[in-house]
Amino acid sequence: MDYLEELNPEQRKAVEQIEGPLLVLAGAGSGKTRVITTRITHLIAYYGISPYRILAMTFTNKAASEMKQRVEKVLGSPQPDLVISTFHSFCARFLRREIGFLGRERNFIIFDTQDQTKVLKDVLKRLKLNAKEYPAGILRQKISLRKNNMPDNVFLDPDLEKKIFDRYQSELLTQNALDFDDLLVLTNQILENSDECRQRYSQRFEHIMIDEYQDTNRIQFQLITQLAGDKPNLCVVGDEDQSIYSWRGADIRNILDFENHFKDAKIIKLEQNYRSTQNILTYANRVIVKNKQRKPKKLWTKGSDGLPVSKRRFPRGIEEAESIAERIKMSGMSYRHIAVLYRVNFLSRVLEEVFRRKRIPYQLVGGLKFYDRKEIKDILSYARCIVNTRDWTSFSRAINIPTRGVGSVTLDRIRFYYDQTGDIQTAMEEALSNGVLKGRAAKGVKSFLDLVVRFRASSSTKTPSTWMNSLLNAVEYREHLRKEDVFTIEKREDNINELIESMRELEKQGVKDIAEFLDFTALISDQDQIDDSVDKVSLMTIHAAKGLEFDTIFVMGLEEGIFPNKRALEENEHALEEERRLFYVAVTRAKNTLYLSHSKRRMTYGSYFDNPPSRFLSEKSRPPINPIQSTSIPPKGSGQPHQGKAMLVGDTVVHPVFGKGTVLALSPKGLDMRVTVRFSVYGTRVFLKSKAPFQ
DNA sequence: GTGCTAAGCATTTTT
DNA sequence: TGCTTAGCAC
Repeated sequence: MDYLEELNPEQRKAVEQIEGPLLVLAGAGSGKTRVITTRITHLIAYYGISPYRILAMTFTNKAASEMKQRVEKVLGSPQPDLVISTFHSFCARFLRREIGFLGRERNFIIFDTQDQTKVLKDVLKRLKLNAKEYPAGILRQKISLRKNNMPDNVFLDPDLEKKIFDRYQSELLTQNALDFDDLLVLTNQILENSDECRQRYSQRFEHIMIDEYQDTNRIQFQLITQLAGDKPNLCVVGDEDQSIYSWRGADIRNILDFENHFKDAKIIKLEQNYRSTQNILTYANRVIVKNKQRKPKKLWTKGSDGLPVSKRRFPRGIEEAESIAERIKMSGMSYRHIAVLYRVNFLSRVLEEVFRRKRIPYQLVGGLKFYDRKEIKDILSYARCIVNTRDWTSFSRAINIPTRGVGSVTLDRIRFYYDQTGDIQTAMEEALSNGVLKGRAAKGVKSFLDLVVRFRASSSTKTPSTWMNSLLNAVEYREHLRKEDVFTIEKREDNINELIESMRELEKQGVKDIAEFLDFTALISDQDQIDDSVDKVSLMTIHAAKGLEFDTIFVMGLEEGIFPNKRALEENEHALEEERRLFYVAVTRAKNTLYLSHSKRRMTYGSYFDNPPSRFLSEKSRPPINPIQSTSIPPKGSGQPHQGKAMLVGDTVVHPVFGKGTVLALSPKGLDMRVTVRFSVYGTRVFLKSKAPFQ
């Protein structure tokens, strides 16, 4: 039981409290992952509970597989029966087995946002509604809110809204497709309505653990309740200060009402932080204390004060990005230990431009997903409509790639038969035998039909990767790419090879059929795509950084309108607190060094706009400045330049961005010193001595 | 049915 | 600024 020795008393309590409902309020960096993994280990190793009876839910597949690896490492053996999974993956697997309860077929396809949009546009067209007046994006949101029983403040004629919703839903049913929300909703429905099924699962999972509990929504809560059964051995771990997904239905009441809902619930607070320096924690505490909707909590550490938090202002986004790049280069740290965070995805563009120019290797987390790339989507749409011949959405994409002479008119004709049969294969057959298709179109449809028939037959006899590879050859997809675009061909071919490679990888992990692989491609998250093996700086939104930590964190674009985000603030009166929690999450990702920055002018839609600095930068008292900092040893791995040296008027200093300059004046400012420097190119500038990166 | 050009729209956050 | 879509010529 060596593994218990590594825990502090509170953590240990959480691990040893194995019966009944337990709420662990775990502050940022307080070792909650360790608590969950150790708890699982303890259940198996000490109490001899079968891994088959344990279920743990996490937020990303990456977190799930890391947890599993940790457990396996401590136990010293692989644990194939232990289920650690995301909610969505768990539900997908559940439904692959149990969807028969709803009278539906098991070979359903999971529709992502793009597919949903396509279905909605089709629905609008058939209801003869103008797509401009009813933007698919907003409708998608409304549908999601509806499925989650959430309030909706966008007004639409209720009858019309219901009509659109019903059409959308029946279209998904016809196509045998589920959207992300359906995965949770239908799983919940089955558990609720089938006593037999619910008992089977709640009896199996004697011990349930939920990570990032503050970001679970109402449906997830119901799901947990059903699975936990009458005598819940349920351990949830979360931090209301890090709740950043209320717009997606995350319901803070799940945490706040836990004690009321589960009688005799125990509560354990973890406040000791193992991640960040005291300066960073002090800053974080001062940020979050402004929020009213929270339980009092204060992070502390036994570690050193570390460096003060740096705040900097730049004329434009370019200078901001260049300064970040210079600091990264100067620090001499491994790139993999550094991340740049921002509120909105479009801010990554400046960074990418500058990093590429300065030859700083980076990986963009989020944005366009690997499986969302055009060439990958093309191939997957083939596979999808072959696996599930009711998938019209994928069929209508696949049939004319490469061009087979099938355009919108031909597609409409096939759709006529699809509406009667609900199956693309029979629809094609009937369209052909009834002679409504002629010439090139008929030939094209015939060849596609043959392809579907042939590959349906071989889908069960070949491994997914070999099946996919021969599919690629059969449609001559690589040749098609070569014709389409000479400039991007290399990258696209690489991506296709990577797709096959990722299938082989999953086969090794036990994925044996294509449907399962397709689930994987739909449910992959941004974080899942982070490659830890390469030495690159990570660029991502703060949402994507949830649960991660880095030695050095840059938070950029701290400007009113961007962060806090204008659109978010328009939503409701609680939005500002959520933005502040988001800022808190950003700050607490940093282990050693934290840089905050904003720019006066920001390029948006191709032209410049002026934004005042974010209120988050000024609404708290001064950042902590440690008076004895010049003699304290900087934490390992941080690359902060020397700051304690005496500086005199007339000295020459070198600034990473502005270059060589001469010190014109020095004046005290609080505990710090104001330094005026004249640069040959950039003119005269004023710095705070403790924060200026002079060499 | 395909392919080109110009206009117009986009930026909250994601499984 | 950069991407998608509508409209038009072939």
